[in-house]
Amino acid sequence: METRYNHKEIEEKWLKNWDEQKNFKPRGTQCAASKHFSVVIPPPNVTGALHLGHALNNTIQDILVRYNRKLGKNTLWIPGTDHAGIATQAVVEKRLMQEEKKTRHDLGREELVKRIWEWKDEYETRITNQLKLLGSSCDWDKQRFTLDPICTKAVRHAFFNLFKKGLIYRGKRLVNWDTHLHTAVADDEIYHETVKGHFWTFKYPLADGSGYIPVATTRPETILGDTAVAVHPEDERYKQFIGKTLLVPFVNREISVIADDILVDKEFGTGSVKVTPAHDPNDYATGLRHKLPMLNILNEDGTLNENAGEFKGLKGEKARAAVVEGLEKSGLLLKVEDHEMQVGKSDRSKTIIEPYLSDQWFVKMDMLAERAMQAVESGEIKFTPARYAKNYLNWLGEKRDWCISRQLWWGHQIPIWYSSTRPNINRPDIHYFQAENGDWLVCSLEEDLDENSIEGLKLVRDPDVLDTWFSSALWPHSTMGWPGETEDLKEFYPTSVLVTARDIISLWVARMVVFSQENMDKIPFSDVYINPTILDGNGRRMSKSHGNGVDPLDIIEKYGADSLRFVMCSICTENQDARLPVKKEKQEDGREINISEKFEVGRNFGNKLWNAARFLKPHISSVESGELRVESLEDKWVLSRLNTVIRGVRNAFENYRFSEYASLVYHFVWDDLCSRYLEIKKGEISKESSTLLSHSLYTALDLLHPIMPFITEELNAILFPNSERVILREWPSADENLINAEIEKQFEDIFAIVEAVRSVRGRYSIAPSQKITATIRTSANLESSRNMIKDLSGLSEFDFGENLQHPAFSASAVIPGGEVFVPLEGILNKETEIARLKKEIEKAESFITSLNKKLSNESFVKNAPVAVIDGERQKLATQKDIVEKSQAMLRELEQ
RNA sequence: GGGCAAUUAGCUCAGCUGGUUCAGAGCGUCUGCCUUACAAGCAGAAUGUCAGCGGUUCAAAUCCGUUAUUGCCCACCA
Repeated sequence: METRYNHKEIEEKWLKNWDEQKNFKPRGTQCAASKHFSVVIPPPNVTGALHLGHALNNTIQDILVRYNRKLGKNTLWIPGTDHAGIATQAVVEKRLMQEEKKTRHDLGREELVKRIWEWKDEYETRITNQLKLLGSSCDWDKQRFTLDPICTKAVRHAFFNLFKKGLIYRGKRLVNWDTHLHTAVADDEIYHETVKGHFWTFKYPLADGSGYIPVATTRPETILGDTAVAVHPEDERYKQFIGKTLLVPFVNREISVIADDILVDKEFGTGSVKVTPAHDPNDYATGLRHKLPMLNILNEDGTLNENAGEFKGLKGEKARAAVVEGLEKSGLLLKVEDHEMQVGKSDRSKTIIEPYLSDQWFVKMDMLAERAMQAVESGEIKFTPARYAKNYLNWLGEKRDWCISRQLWWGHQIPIWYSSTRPNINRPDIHYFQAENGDWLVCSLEEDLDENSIEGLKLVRDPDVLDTWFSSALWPHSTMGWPGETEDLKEFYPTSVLVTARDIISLWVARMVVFSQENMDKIPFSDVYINPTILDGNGRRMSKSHGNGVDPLDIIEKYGADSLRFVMCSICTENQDARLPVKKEKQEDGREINISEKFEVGRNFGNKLWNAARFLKPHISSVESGELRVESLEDKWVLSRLNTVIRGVRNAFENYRFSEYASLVYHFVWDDLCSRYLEIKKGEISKESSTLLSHSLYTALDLLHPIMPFITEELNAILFPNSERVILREWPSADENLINAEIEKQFEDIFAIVEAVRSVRGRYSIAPSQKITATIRTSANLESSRNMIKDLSGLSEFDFGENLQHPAFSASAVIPGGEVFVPLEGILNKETEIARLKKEIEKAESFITSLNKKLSNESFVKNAPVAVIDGERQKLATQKDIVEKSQAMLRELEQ
């Protein structure tokens, strides 16, 4: 074995081996545990490669999957990717523009979609590769894509069923329009920016020429789409105008003054509001209340249309400037003020969102949301950390209808065909409705209809596609073959746990519950674990769109997959964020990769384990024989520790406390096993005496496997070649009888002697090679631990006894129930000792003061539990002992 | 504006049911070691008004209120 763990070849070797042995596939229903364990991956978008946030998410899933596989459950993890509608189309269109100076219209729908498929193939391959190198034990034969035939079938069935039930409807609604991508975008695909704008006040002239109403606006170009001006019904200034007619400047359309106490705040601005129902959400609502005309003044690309008269063809700022100029020229402009406002921008195109009236498809959410809320309120679905349930409930509680249509080319095309005449057909797989505008909407379950598919009709397909979350919402059951009645659904549905990020709780988690209840009549998972968000060194969320993503393959290359996984696991605490500063490093071949000191812990730990195994290898004893030689205190101690850790790990898993799991195993291996037990056994190791050491390491490999699958499998193959592979063999269970607090305490007390001597060594810089002696004043019998104490503290010999005189010129240290003296004639420095003793005394005395204060407090003695009071008294005695002994030493030294 | 969190050592973070076994870990720093598993290591050491203020309690890093700063989610006024 090499002195250092070299991850590269070993990772390759085991990826191949596990794959060949089909270890990632379910073991079948005949396996030991009756329960199944299944997970579906939150499908990464094919917009780009994965970053460390995904690595975290998938590490946690893999840890759970490997753990449960070792528990003997029939285990399945389904991998896959998401077509991510608008996001993917946007990146491909962007590249098309950059590289070929072409728009999608230059290519046409078919060609663009072809290009996106090519992009998807490239990134799906990359993502899959990333996941594999991370060690993700997915069943790769079941890999899905939200746009593949299996998922497509599920989408068609889900849509058809909802349509038939009347839960999907079409209507004209005000949507967030991306004028660059020519599509509606969801509320949650918009971010808001504060910009410095203006607040223009102008005259709204009365039609009869008798005067005007002053109206203020931040968006003067929308004047052209005004269909009313609203005032507060109780505003004395404007009461007289209610019902009167105004003329829209420039276009001279007649509109009326309405009274509305919802829209209008008397105190704000001029107290009068222009109403543009087709281009503002509040005005839209007002329009509905007053049955106002909805006048659209925009084209799809955001330019003003023919309704804008002379301004037709202008867009955005230009349109605004022109309108302002026009107002000024005609003497209508009263005032311009600076005004800060929020502007909505599209996540995808970064351009300003225009509220826009168009035909869209919606899912009616009220009933569906209610049921999904129930599942969480009743505890049927449990969030970890629990606080995220609130997130879910708040959002669903709004019960807002879900706009599912997107004016894109990449996605599931809506399975609706329009007909102007009423269909006369009776087929179970075809359903139709009459829309608000009189059209007939024909929905087909599986067959793609063409123009003449149904006799007597001229059919035209809706060009829109579905919101990408529509297919994502089906993911847990679509991946398992719904609507088919598949074996997978029977065995693995519902899934066991969903591991995901908190920012998609509403977008995705909630909708999966909704669709699963609707389609399967079951919840899709009972547990939701929300993993922390990875931030970069500046505290910004790591994401593809921020461009601050770090490729996990960089980290794997530099530190190994196990190190990456170990650190990811350690990061998962109850907290919601984890900062991960990275820096660049140039490689020998000239490439630059991201590295981070954070991962050294994992690498060092792997190396530690590797070297422990390397040391043990010549002395290894077979673990299969089962005979453990448990003789000494340290043997009992290490067994107790081992079983404590096994129990702790189980508990950590049950509560999704991943960092606790990592920390438990880390400290067991490094501190208990390596620094202590192995050091104790080192001197006398043999095949006969190593049974317990072998057993402990063997078990540690099991405990560590979910976090560090590669190195554990490799070490197992080296040390225990006849054993079953770690990935499949049984998870260790704790033997409570071997957990012994008394033994652990005894051991710690003796170890305190070792530490006391070492501390003296440190104080006087005594080289480890220099043997020293000690006198230990204690009532304990140290005979059976003599060798251990000598070896670990570098003593050539020591005396112990209850009433020993301490040697002259000795440094001292207080230990539980006694004192350690190290004679250091010629080395001892009185000043050093005196200073140390004084400090020790000072510390103990301040402690004593606080303990005394507490114990002399009557209410404390009266109210605190007896155990606590006894504990405090015990502490007081210990501290008094320290002071007493230290002062005795001090007196001698000062003589 | 509503909600959720965070603030603990120079850095990144633990600290679950309140009680000096709770003030910790890793990195970094300092001292001494190439001790025949490991220098990616070993041994020792230093470092904190647990953000501020107030409250509850016999007892607060921990519970409550409040202020400040930071992050995220949701909703947004012409």
